[in-house]
Amino acid sequence: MTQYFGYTSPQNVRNLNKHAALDLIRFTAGGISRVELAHRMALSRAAVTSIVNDLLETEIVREAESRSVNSGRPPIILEINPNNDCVAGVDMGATHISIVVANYAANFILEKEIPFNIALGPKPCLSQANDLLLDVLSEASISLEQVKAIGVGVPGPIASDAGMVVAPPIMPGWDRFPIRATLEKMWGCPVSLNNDAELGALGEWAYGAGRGVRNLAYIKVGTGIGAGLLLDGQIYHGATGSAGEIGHLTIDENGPMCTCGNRGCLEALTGGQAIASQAQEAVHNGKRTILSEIVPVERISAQDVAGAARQGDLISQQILARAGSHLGIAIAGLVNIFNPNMVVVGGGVAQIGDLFLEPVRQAVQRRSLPAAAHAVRITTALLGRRSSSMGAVVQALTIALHHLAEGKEVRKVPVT
Amino acid sequence: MTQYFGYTSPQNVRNLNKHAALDLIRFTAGGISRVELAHRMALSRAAVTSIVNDLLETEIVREAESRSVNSGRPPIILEINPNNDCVAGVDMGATHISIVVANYAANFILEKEIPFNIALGPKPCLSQANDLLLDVLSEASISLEQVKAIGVGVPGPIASDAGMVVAPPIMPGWDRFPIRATLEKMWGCPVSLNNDAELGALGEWAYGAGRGVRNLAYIKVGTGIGAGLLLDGQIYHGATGSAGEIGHLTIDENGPMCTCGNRGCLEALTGGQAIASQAQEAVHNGKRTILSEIVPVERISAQDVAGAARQGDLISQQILARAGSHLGIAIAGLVNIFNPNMVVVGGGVAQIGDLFLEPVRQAVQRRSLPAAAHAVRITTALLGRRSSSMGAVVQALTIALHHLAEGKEVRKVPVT
DNA sequence: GTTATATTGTTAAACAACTTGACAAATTAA
DNA sequence: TTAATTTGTCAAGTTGTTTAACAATATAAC
Repeated sequence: MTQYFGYTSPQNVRNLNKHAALDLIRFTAGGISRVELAHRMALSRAAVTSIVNDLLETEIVREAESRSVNSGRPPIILEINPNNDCVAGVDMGATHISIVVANYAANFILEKEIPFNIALGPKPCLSQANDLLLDVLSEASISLEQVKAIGVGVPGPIASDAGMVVAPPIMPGWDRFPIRATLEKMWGCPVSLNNDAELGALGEWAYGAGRGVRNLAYIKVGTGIGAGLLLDGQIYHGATGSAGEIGHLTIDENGPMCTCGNRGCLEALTGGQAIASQAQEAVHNGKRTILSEIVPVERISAQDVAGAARQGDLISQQILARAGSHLGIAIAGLVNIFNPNMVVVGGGVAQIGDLFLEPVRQAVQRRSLPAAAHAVRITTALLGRRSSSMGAVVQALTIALHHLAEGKEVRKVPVT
Repeated sequence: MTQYFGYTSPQNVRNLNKHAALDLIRFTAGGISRVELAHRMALSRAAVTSIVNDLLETEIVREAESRSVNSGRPPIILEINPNNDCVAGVDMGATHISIVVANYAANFILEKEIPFNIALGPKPCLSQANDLLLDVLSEASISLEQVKAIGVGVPGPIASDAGMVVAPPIMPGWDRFPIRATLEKMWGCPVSLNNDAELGALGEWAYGAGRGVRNLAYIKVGTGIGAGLLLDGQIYHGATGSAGEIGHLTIDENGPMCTCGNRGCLEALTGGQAIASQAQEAVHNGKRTILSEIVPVERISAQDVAGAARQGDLISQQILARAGSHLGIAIAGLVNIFNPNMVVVGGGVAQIGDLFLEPVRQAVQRRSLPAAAHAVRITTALLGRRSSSMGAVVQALTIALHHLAEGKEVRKVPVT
């Protein structure tokens, strides 16, 4: 409400307004007219006309066909002009890397995902990322020069200004490695480095389950568990970029040991590894489950448990329900602290759907303040595995479009 | 970083900049010069001169004596002009109400605190608040007309726009009662209604332990336990005003029953009531403690435990250490989720100091992500019992000063 | 079909608030 | 004294808005 220390220099006013108009055009489903822009931006129609003319002249925006209304002159719908250039979103996970290429209108061009091991350290990983990008581009017959900006997500806390991860729990060898600088040199275009869960939140907010939601939390359940927070429509990083690290919340003081040295962390109860271990133990104890068909027992993975649960395997369903209930306790804490409008659960395990989500919802209903519990909707990610990479696309587009809008060249370095 | 949908209308630019300048003058300890303002606001010196001239003309700001520097013309220090008008901050707690009256420079004029029972409901409570205010004012020889704005804090989630509490856990009878409207009619001046923990955060940020800290959490430990969050220098309310409600975080699934129906909530382990009960039980079990001098046993309060601990009573120290350790688990969760620069612990129990704070720090060090734990400082409130009421003063001053800066009359209704 | 009505989008003049660059003011150091 | 340095002011120029009138384009009514 009261914002201390906000200020504006009039030089920037036009750029700020251009960005605002551009973002409203980008993120309003079905486009938006000048009058609606004027309304949403609290500016006069004349001012919007002038701003839009700038955007039309530089061909960032184009006019679509008019939409007919009840009476009066039909509004001209504005939309992003998808020219031949494009951007890319890279999501580096613990075990997979995926790349999405999209045009300026955020229309999906091509996607590719391959196995990956982030523990190999920055040099081999970044070189693998480069190979995959070149691979995708060649398949889509796009040259690297046409890619004007690239968003990158990694599973660690980011020092945004520095473009590196600092003290990451699960990225051995990456601490303070200059990721952004390396990639910008490699690809010759601006790179935005972000936390993968934050990108997931952004992706779901822009094109997924949480379109336009003010306060959104995205929970990424995979090998690790992390949350991305969108507060008042902005990514919230925290003091050192490690906001939303819910994986090591204490859920049960007397629970199983966690890799971090404490007992009963969320990750030790609900993480992919924990689910797999619980299943292996169940088989070992001779419980009746179709998982016992998998040999050796050590190969049973969280995916297998999810698959078995979907086929009606009771033991698997029980394991997932308990995991969901533990996750629910953590989310209940998040809801009490952060009071979001929506929690989007993404990542591998979340694909299972209500079987996993229902215990989460129950725990939140029970353990959160009624007002907060009532206000929050809990859903699965609409973009599925693509939440984070689409978030990376959003960031890349933000760079590319806003540079264009300010009349700057986007690409800094020509690729040799 | 990327702020979507931000926009500026040039009409407001001047007012925005006036507010920004005013806030920098208000909250910079020791005042600030025009050049420094220009630097912090990213404006030219000429623009700042013009803005400051406006503020000088309306007598909101005045020039203090120059500060001598190494070489060059010494800067003229600007400060808020404390004229004869004033504002008030009201903190309604569960068991006490306190009122602070301050001039425009936020200089303390008078304070008063009396017992209070918020459970009596809005009408008697607000009338009692009125009595106390008139009492304080008459003692300071100030007329109600001289009070230009009043900030009010209550221990419940606030719907800011509506000026009421919604579904409060500990304010029976207050749900959706039009608090702000009632008070504005009663006092004839603008009233700002806020959550008490949020005000505590604001107070400590403005004049206390957390001056200028970007991401600050204030923990109020009293009858209930609540947190106020200041993110990027702004109060964070959440979707329904119930952000920071950490009192019912689950700390121990198998812990003691809580009034909310769940087990092992923070409040059931660390709240004033919980501390008192544990002490009573210790005495009942015949433990050696000076608390046993208090009869009947049921009269032992958290304050007594704190007093005994300070006098070296071992049992009391143990009880408080355990409470601190449980609070530490909750704060560790908060630190993992919000990654603040500072956590300020306030409220009655916190006055004990390190005896209580050290276990908190230890728990946070153990249970938070190293990067986050390293970034956060944990301290007691510098303003002591006055954190919230000074936060209320900040809000009142924001209203009064900003109205003045915009050339509006502050008082809306003349008092009959 | 024409006319009335409603709404969107554009244009030109007026206005507000900034920047730039030159200059005045006030101090310390040489 | 003079030079150097920094703060603060002034006038001209620039930018980006608002206002208010007007043009454009549809539906609905007659």
